[in-house]
Amino acid sequence: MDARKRKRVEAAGWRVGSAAEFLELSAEEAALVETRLAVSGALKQRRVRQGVTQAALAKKLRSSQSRVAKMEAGDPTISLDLLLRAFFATGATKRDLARVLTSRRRPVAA
Amino acid sequence: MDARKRKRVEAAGWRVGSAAEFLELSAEEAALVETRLAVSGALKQRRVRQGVTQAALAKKLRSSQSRVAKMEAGDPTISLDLLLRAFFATGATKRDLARVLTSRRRPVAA
DNA sequence: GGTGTATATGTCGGATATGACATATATTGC
DNA sequence: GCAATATATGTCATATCCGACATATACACC
Repeated sequence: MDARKRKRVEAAGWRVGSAAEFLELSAEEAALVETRLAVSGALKQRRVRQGVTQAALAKKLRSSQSRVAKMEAGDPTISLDLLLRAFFATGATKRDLARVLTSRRRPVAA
Repeated sequence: MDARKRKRVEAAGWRVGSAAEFLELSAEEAALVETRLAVSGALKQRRVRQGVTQAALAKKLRSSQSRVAKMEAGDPTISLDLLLRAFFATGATKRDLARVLTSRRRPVAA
C-alpha cells in the first residue's frame, strides 16, 4: 500500500465503505504495484543485457545514477512516468511494454 | 514534447548530441505520449460503457470530477500514475492494459 | 428559453517527485 | 587487501502534480 493511500485510509479511520469496495481498492492497488514492479524489473533486465551502466542510462535520460538505481529497486518515490521514460529509453516499444505486462514473473535467482 | 523536455532542450540551446540521439529521444517521447493517450482513451471508453459519470469515478478514486475530465482529455498535468489508477479503478486488469497498448487506434467518430 | 445534469477549463495552496549531490556498499581484477 | 568501477542509500531545494473549488460550456427534456 503506497503512502498516499495509507494516509487516506488512516485519515478515514479505516472505515472503508464496504468489504467489496475495500477488496476492489486492493485489487486496483495491486494492479498498479504489479505494473510498477513489472516495468522496473524489465528495465533492469534490458539495461543489463545491453551492457549499459546506470550512470550511462541516467545521462541519456538527463537524470541521475541514483534515480536509476531507485527505479530498478522499485522505490515508491519514482513515478510511473519516469519509469516508463527510462524503459523506453532502453529502446523498448509499447509492444514490449505489453509483453512485460502479460508475461509471468521470472523467478529470482537463488 | 512535454514541458519538462522542452525546457531542458531549450536550456541546452537545442544543441542535442547527434541526430540519431535526437531521433531516439523523439521515439521515446512518442512512445510515452502514445501510451498516455492509449490509456486515456481506454479509460473513457470503459467508463462510458459502464454508464458511470466522471463525478462517480472521481468519488471512487477520491479525486475530483475535473481531474477525471483532464485524464480523459489527455491533459499533460495528469501523471501516468493517476491515469493508471483510474484505469484500474474501472475494473481493468494488467492484461487489459496490455491489450490497450497493442490494439490499433479506434477511429474517432465523425 | 429555462432547469437539470454531465463534462470541460482555470486557478490555488499544499503535497510529492525531481535532479543533483554526497556517500556508503557491492563487485571485479590485480 | 587494494584500486577501480558499479550500484545503493540518503538529503536537499525546486519543479511538478495533487485535490478542491469555481465557473464555463454542452446537452437533454420540457
